[in-house]
Amino acid sequence: MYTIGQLAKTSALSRSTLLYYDSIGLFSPSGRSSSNYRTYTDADRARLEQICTYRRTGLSLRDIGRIMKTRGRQGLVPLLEKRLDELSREIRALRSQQHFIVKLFKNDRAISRIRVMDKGSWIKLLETAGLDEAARDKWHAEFERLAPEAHQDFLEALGIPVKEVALIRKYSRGGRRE
Amino acid sequence: MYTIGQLAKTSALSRSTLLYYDSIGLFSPSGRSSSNYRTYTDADRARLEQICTYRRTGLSLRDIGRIMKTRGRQGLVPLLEKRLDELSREIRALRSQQHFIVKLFKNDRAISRIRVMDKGSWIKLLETAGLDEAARDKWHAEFERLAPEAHQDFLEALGIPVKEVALIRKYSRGGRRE
DNA sequence: CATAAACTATGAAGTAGTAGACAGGTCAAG
DNA sequence: CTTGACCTGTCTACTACTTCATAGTTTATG
Repeated sequence: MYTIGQLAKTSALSRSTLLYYDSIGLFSPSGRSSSNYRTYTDADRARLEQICTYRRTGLSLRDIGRIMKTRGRQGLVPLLEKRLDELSREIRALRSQQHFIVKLFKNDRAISRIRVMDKGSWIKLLETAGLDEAARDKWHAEFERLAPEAHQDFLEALGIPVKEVALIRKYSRGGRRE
Repeated sequence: MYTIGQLAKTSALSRSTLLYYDSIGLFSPSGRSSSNYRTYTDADRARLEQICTYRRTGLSLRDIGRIMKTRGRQGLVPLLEKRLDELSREIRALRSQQHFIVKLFKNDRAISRIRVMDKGSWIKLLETAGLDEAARDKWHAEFERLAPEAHQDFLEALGIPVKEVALIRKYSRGGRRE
């Protein structure tokens, strides 16, 4: 049996958060003491750990609540797949902010060190390591075959415009260069 | 002279957003019509475009407000540098969610295709392209020299634990492989 | 056994940025 | 002059919490 403070300390969540989870019906204590204090059992703890696991995926509390209510975790997989898509979009958005800031800096004053890789720096890197253009083409082709989505993400992460990304990928799949 | 609806349509911001910007004092119309409607001028439009530019960097509205109030954009550069740091942290957090989901999937059922690259897939890719271990070492060393922060980000993006990242980078800087 | 420290409860309000509800104003057509 | 379409202003809700205020309870100390 734990009070809310004890549970907070051992679960790396704040007391406020536990109160909030109770208030929205996501995670309520299984009982109350004579003085109306919330009392949590070990079974509650296990439930909370499940919730924390799902939280590490970035699922919304609402979705987590839905999963916890159904037994057998039915519907979990599609939710996680949706979350993966969301994550790609979110990361892409942040990447584009990075590149935009770097561009602003460039117009202003030469930025001393490279914080964010772009296409030019990347190619230079591969060349230094000994990959010529033919080898790079092969690398793209293999990337595209192995993990098309990750290939797309990677190219966009270099700040390459969407249209050019499409061209590169098409070529990687065996199309003719433009 | 524009009304709020006209400005919204031509600025790719919603009416709600313009109303909110007015309510927090970030972007207010320069006048009101006889019927108390907000009236915006072309000068207002220019101001709004500035705001949109800063928004594309992900700066908070509060920070944007501060920048707009000072002329000469004094203090902009440190704010953007802070934002770059924030962006790295945010992207790192999202990527750790990605890797966590992929790990969950792996325990559950074999995921058919690779959406998120990990260390193993990456090495395989470089090998296929013709980079042996020595060449990869050289590649790391060059990456570290050219853009240490980006190198760190990249390694973490592959889901490599922070400690191992530190080791790789140390070795890249000329340390001995233990 | 009294007192203080440290806990607990509830409720309200704040955060960022947007979406939507609602009541009322404006304008053209009939 | 009225109808309807479209506009406007203000206010509320949302996420996932945190912070604060106020009041009651338990625990440790002297």
